[in-house]
Amino acid sequence: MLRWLQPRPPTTDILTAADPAFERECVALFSEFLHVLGVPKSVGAIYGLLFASPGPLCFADIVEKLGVSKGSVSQGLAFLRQSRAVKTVNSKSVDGGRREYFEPELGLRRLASGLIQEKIQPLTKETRGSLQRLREQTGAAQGAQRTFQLERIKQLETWRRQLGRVLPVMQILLKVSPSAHSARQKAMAD
Amino acid sequence: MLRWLQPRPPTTDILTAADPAFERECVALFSEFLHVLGVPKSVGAIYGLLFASPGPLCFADIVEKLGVSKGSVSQGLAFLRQSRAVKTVNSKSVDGGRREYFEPELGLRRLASGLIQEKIQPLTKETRGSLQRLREQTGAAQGAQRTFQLERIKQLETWRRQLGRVLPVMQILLKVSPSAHSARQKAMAD
DNA sequence: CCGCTAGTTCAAGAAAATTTGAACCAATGC
DNA sequence: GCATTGGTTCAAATTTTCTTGAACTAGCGG
Repeated sequence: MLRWLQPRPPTTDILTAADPAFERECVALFSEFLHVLGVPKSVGAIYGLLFASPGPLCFADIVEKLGVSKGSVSQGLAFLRQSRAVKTVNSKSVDGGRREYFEPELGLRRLASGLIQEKIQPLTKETRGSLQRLREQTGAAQGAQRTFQLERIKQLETWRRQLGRVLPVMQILLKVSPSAHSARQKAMAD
Repeated sequence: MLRWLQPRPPTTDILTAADPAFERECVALFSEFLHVLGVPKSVGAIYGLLFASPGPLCFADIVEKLGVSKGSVSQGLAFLRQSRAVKTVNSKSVDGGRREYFEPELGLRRLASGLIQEKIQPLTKETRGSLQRLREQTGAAQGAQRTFQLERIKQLETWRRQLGRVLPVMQILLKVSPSAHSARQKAMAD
């Protein structure tokens, strides 16, 4: 059935004989970790696999090593790409063909900002609408009730302001740490 | 069947005639918001209901107003209590009896720290084990492979350090702001 | 135009999380 | 003790979310 798992180009060059045990541990670690953050396990598994690999992997590699369906890998990679947790490597540089190769993003700052955007952004949008509706509703109330409702709406706005203040600071704090020696070509242009 | 929804003590005193529209909006807002953070919707609904209420509510009030089962309310309140998102009010002060009354915690700092502890704590525990196992695994590898794996493990440790640095700062930033001149900063658009 | 590889889409099935409700416990009052 | 209220527990039902796989699009030769 899986008629097209092309035996993965023999680039045993950079890809120094993958270590299955190391792969399994990384896959498990990221699956669980990201799952807690609300990301599907298979997505975490893909990231973990890439993290465990000394060289970039292609679509078929991932399908084979994780033993999940093409569909899942496709969707998982789409998510990871969108949230900038993986980078695509120029295909030409790895094999001559046209398939894409993937590498994990290792900068915590970029990872976090990508995930935050995926999760927080839609949330903020949703919230804005709710606040608007709340304000309109309040028009109908009167007296002590109205006072109370306005108070609560004010509270919501305070929270929003506070969150708006915190998120940017987080981004700064997560900037690649001053451990200079490990910061090789892993530049931090963001 | 629901033979025991005691008609809620007639404390129409503080509880200035609840506004169903306001309640609905708040319930919807918090359900959705907390859901994104990985908290069950019914839990968000309970918090939202309390947030919308001018006075504390008891178990039976919540069951009635939300129209969910006793079981859910019990579990939801357990979660909210544990993460310190609701406070229990001295029963005696509301009615003479022995039922508990609940109020929402409004300080963002406490809310956030509670939720973080619920989510991050188990995660850190899990992670520690994985890191340990990874390190052991690595003992078996050699040469370039070993070098690579040690590098990755170092990366994981860096991340852990960075996260450990960020979380406390977040707590501080979320400290309840004096609100005095906060009204000025209304320009938070995004 | 045909055949083949690389990858996406999406309805339907599988798995995981949440909700329910009945059984249960604990405190109070008679 | 026994009945009643306030609340918890947990297995089973339900809902939501994730995964699968077959059908499909697209690039590249020939």
